Amino acid sequence: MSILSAAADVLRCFSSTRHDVTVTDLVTLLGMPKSNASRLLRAMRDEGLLETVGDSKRYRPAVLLCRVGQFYRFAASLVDRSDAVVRRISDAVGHTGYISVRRGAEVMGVTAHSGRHALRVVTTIGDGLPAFASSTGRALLARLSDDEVRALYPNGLVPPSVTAPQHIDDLLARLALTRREGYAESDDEAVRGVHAVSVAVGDPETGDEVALCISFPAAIVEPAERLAIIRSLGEGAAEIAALTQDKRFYPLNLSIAETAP
Amino acid sequence: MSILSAAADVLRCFSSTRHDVTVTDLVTLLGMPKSNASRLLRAMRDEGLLETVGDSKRYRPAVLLCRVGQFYRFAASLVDRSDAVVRRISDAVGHTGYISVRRGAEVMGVTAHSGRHALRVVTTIGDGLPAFASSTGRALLARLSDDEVRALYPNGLVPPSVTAPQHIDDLLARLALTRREGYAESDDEAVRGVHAVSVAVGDPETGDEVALCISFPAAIVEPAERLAIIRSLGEGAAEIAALTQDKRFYPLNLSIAETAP
DNA sequence: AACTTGAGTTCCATTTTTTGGAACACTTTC
DNA sequence: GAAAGTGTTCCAAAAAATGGAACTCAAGTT
Repeated sequence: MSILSAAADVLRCFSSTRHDVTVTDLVTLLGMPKSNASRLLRAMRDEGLLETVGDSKRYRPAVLLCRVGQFYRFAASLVDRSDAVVRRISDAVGHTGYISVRRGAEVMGVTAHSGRHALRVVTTIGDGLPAFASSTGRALLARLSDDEVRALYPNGLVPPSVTAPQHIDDLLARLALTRREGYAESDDEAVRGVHAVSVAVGDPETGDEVALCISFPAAIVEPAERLAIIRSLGEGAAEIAALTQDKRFYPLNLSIAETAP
Repeated sequence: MSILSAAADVLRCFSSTRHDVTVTDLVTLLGMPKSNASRLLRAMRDEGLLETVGDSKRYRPAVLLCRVGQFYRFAASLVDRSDAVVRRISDAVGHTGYISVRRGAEVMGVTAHSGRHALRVVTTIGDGLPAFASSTGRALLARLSDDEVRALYPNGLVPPSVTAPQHIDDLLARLALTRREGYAESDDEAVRGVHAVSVAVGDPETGDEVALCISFPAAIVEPAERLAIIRSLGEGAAEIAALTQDKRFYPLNLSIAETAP
């Protein structure tokens, strides 16, 4: 096994709750021998992948990674464009907005803009979430065919809450609705009291796909505001879809019932 | 030489003008054999460090790096706090703001907020700049002793423009001024027509130091606005310095001449 | 249709790293 | 000052990386 995979494992140890690691952390988290952990961290520091915090024994990601991470957004210019849209909406409505990408059956936040309200949703960037049980995930899954979705879940679903889809068929029904209406919605699924609406858009040129999401406390948002948010998201995404000539984009199609409050 | 250093070299190939690389790019940029380049890129992709663009032969940084890069900002919470201050000021005045860190004799941007004005400064994040010839760099260098600064430049300066410090003594004089006034300023140094003001702040806990900078076209900013920007930066940084108990912080000390327009 | 060029991949024996157990050092804590 | 916790160094065995050359594949070009 190459040292590269060990290094990648180290990077995966970082999370929203673990901003730096020590030799012992690696031993417990990855089960590697102390000697390897010690040398690996030092090597990664020497190569500029990690840096030590002050002159302690704690290691954290180095500027190089911060820098390269930024380039990801530009390389995937879809991310950058979508981020601009979400940020604009987030600023306008004061609720938290973020964009996510799907990797297999997981979705993870790539950028986030915190809301201004006293009661706001705080997203943890970089931590993976089950795609089927989040609005961002379903917005992205809706771009796949039913067969492709089934193939993603050979062993069925393990729903994290009662409001999440409970079976594959349940999920497929919700994806069908998402395609019809052009947006996905979640309520109380991953986090209690949190409501989220998402739309997805892709770039056929690069094969990238992202979900744009606005997330807010269910309690403080009126039906009219919710609709306005959905509309902003849909319009922003539609512009991007036009730009990238995304053929699989599902445009907003608010049903009569919803548009007349 | 470890494969890790080769991998780090690959990451260093990315820049604001190169968002993805190919096997041949590595051959020319790093002078490595084609076979190695091919295997290295594949290995890095398999480990989740890179991803291919669509299904082409182009490789770009993967989400993992984007994710870990974000954590850098939180690990170095000084960066995050300073970024919030700069963003607030940037939003308020409409000019580009960014925060930078120093690594040896170079400074590089870590986060940036683009201005709103038609004529705005566009910063390239992640590309290194000579510290002595930029306001961010001098704000950071001012935190060192004269001896430490001299040690950074054993072979003297290579000024990139006539407005940059031309000799070590020239630089030290400007650093002395920076310490006295609490901010650094550059005009026409790295980029023609661009003016920048910076203040630096550190966190003794972690040893981190960052520069907060607002950058604008010299032509369109009145003396009063410039002063207001300097004041905002100084105050924002002072709050952070108080929080981190930064002993080396140089508070704002606008001379009489400047405060009375 | 055959030829050339450019880009990327695979093969293989040789060289170089990596591995992990154990001994060693250094700090805290009791 | 012993004990526990944490990180570093050493070593021979095991595994991975190296680079030259042969190979594949796709686009042009004659």
